[in-house]
Amino acid sequence: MSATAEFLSEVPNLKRRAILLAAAELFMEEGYAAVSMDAVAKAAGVSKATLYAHFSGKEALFEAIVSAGCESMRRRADGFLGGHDRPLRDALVELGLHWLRFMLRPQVRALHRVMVAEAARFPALARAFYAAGPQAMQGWLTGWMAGESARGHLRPDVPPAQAAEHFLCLLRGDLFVRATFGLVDEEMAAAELPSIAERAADAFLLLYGAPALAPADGFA
Amino acid sequence: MSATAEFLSEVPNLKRRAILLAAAELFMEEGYAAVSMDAVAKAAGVSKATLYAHFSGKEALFEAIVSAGCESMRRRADGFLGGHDRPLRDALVELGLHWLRFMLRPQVRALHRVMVAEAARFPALARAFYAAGPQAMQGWLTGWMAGESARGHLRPDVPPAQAAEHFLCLLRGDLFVRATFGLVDEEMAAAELPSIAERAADAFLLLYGAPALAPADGFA
DNA sequence: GTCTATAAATTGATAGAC
DNA sequence: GTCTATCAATTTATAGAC
Repeated sequence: MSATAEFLSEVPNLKRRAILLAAAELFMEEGYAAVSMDAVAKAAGVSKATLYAHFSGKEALFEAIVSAGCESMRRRADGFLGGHDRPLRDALVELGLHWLRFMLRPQVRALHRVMVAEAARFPALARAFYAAGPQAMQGWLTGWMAGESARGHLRPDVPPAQAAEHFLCLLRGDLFVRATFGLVDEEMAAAELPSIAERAADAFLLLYGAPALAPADGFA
Repeated sequence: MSATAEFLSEVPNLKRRAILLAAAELFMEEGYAAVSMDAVAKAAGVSKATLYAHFSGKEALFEAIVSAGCESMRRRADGFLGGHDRPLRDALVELGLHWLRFMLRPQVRALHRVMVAEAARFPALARAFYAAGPQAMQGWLTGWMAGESARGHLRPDVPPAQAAEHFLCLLRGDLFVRATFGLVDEEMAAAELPSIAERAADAFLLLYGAPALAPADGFA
């Protein structure tokens, strides 16, 4: 259950990092309102005075953690995209698998859940989270799709943004709905991921693949 | 911002209904942990003793509200499905529009958000919510798809469950991601919904429509 | 059932010593 | 910067009168 926030491992100051790590774990497990500053201090092994010496309050602490998570997401997402030198279906399946595995990590799901829960209390943070996560991914994928389109691998009349959006939502499917409710067993899901990625890629190619490259028929 | 929980309007007892309504509004706006029993009592216009006379504690109160929401979702979803007597594309667009409008209602989004946030604290409730909401919808749609398939309107080799899942996730698209982060302006989105439903229906038909019925080409 | 009043513990935040 | 000790306010929950 415990999702250690390794996206905070680069914080230089020792105590500050201990505080951020402890607070991140607590926030991701219990939610914002349920976590007390006492609990953070205790879990971090520091006094409350030290805690308040580093962060002006609970909100600032939360914002620091989520912001660090956002930066981590921005860096990570570059790795999803491969070049344009492979068969399109292979590239789609691998890209889809990478992305699914990332999105289903307990840490990512936990941060996602907390941010959904606190979107009303931290609207600016919610916007930043969406921009650094889903929007960034969709933006990069849109660029990648444009490249594929320019190479004649996609229908020329389809906007790359729509192709990117539809590929991502085909990947999410019902699995993500279950994941947001904590109903996905990580190990059980891992076995399903390849077939999900393949079905999404095949569906995508049928929708947006250039006629010559689309699979002949039935992919079920 | 205030999302009155009209799914509680059938509770007979006056004070009990007042408590449930006030608590639902508070929970949906502020989240579970941030709402105090004091605040519920005050908002409901009753004393705390009365509150505890009706509900054994905060958890029981929350469970009663979400359970009522689940029952409401179960009843409501029947209305989404039309018959099989219309052109498939028309039926899909109307079904999609109904469903999108329902899912984007502030009340539904608020309940969804709270349940996502509290899934770890109330695992049984999260399961019940998923079963009464997304799973029930997908189940009904699967049956409807099976009917369309039996009438020869869909590719015969496609499992109805996959067709239902993919149609729903094409409908969700990125709009739902934004909605869960509170980034969707309801009125602005309302204008986009028809075109989203139409694009989803066209994509769906291209994927799963019987070859004779699929649109000729480019639907972008 | 409903109320007022209150118990017992916890909350976010700070003072002052080192 | 870090600690112990503590503030005032709020938390869930209950006693006892009506």
